[in-house]
Amino acid sequence: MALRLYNSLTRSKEPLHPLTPGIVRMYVCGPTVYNYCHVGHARAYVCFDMVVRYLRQCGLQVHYVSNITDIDDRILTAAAQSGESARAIAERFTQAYFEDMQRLSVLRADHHPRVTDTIPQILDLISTLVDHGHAYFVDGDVFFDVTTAPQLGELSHQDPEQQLAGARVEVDVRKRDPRDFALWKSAKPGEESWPSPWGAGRPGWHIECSAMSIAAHGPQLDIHGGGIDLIFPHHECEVLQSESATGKRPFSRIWMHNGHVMIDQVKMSKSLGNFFTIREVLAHHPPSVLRFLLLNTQYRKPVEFTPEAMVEASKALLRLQQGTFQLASSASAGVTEASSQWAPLAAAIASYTTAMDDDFNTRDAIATLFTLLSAYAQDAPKLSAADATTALAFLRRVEDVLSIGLFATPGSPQWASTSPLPAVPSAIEDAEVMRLLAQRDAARARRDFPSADTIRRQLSEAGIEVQDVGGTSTWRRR
RNA sequence: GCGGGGGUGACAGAGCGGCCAUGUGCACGACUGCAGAUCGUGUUUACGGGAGUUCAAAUCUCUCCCCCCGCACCA
Repeated sequence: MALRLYNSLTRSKEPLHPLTPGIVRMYVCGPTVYNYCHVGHARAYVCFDMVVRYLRQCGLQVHYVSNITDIDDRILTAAAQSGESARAIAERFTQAYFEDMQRLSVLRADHHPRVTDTIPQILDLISTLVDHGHAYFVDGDVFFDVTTAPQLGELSHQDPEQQLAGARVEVDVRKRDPRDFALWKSAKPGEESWPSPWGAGRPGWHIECSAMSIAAHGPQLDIHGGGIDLIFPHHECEVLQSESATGKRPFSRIWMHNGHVMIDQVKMSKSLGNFFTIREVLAHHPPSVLRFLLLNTQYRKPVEFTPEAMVEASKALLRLQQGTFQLASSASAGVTEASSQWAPLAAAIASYTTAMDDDFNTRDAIATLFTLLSAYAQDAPKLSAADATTALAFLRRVEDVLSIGLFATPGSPQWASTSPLPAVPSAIEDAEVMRLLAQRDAARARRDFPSADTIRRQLSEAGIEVQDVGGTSTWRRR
C-alpha cells in the first residue's frame, strides 16, 4: 500500500505506520452540542468518515473514536438564556447531531464518549498534571503551566515567544503566564458542576479530548483529526497536557486537519453568523448532493458553499448516477466472478487508487469516475456483460468509501436533483409514480405515443420529471 | 507583527519538471417517436506580475502584488 497522508505535525505527507501493525487508533474532535451543526461541521465529519472508510477498505482495522462535548461555557450560556437545563440542551443537540450525520451517510464511530461520562478520567489526568508540577491551583481553577512543556509551539509551528503578539482575548490575571490555559474551572452558583479536589467545577475546554482519547486508545494514538481551526490552541493544548501526563511522545503520530467551508471567501462560522445548518440545507437538497459537494474538493482545501455550487454538484452527481444506472442495466446479474480486458477500467482503478492514496484526493478520484463512465458510454456497444459487471464492482468499491449515492435508484432520496426536494412528500407517492411509469412504458412499447406523452405530462404536473435512458425510464422529483 | 494555505481557461477545480485532468456553462453536429439524458467536435497564446535555473517550467529558485486562515471563542 502506497498510502501517504499529510501530517500537520511534520508538514509533510507520510506513510501510515500504526503503533500496532494493522490497527489504526483514530480520534476526531466532535461537536460541542449547544446548537445545530452547520455545513462546516458536516465537512469535518464527512471527510473523516471518508478517511475511515478508505482505511478500512485498505484492509486496516480502524478503531474510531469521536467525542461529544456536552458540557462547556457555550452550553451554559445557552442554558442561562433559555432557562432550559444544560443537560437538556446537550441531549437535544446530541440527538440532532446524530440525525444529521445519519442523513449525510456518516457512519457512527466505534465509540462516542461524552465529557459528562468521562469526569473521573478527567480528574485523574488533572491530578497527575498537578502532582508532576505541570499544573497549579488558583482559587477554584486549575491552570496548565506552559513553561513546564518544552513542546509548546511544536504542532502549530509557532514561536512561543511570539504567541501573544496578536492575541484577541483578554488574559486572565491569575495566570502565571498569559499562555497558560484552564484545566478545571470553578462553578458559578447554579451551574452544573462536579466535585473535585479543587472544589466544585467543570473541565476546561481542552482537557476532555486528552482524557477521552487516552481512555479509549491509551497514551498514544495514530491519527488525531479535526478542523484546521483547532490546531491552535485546542490541539496544541492537547499535546502539552497528554504528553506531560503520560510521558509518551508523540501523543498522536499523525495530525490531520480539514479545510474550512467558505461563504463569499470567508470562513463559515457561528460567530460570524454566515452559516447554514445541515438541516436547513437538507430541507432543499438531497443529502447525497451536499456530501458530493464536500468530497468534490480535497479535504485540506477550502470549499466554497453557494447555491450555484450546490446546483453544479447536483448536476455532476446526477451524471454519475445516470451513468452508473446505465452500466448496471447492462451488467449481467448472474456473472459474479467476471474478468475484464477493458483498458479504461484498469486505468480508472489505477488512477482512483493513486488519487486516494495521495492524501485522500477525492476530487481527483471523482474525476476518474467521469472518465470511466464516459469511456463506457462510447464503448458500450462492444462491451461484454463481464466488462460491465467488473466495472460495476469497482464502482461499488468507490461507493463504499465516498457514499455519494452512485447506486441510488431514480427518484429515490439520494438521487440528485437540481431543484429543492419538497419539504413534505408531494401529493404523488413513489408507488403511484412507478405504476404510471409502467403504464407509460407499456404504451411506448406498443408505439402509442399520445398516451405515453399524456402520462409524462401528468407526472410533470405532479412535479415528476421523466427521462428515457436507453430502454428504461428514470425519474426525479423537481 | 508572527505562523500557515492559496492565486490555473467563461466559472468551479485537479496537476506540482516534458504527456488530453475533470465538471459546469456556451456553440455546432449526432442519436432518440417527441423532450430530456447521452455521444462527438469546438470554446483561439489557462496557469497573479517580473526575473532566473533547465534541452524543457503551471510545476524548481528569487522577488513583488493580492486573497484567505490561526494567534488562547470555533469543525
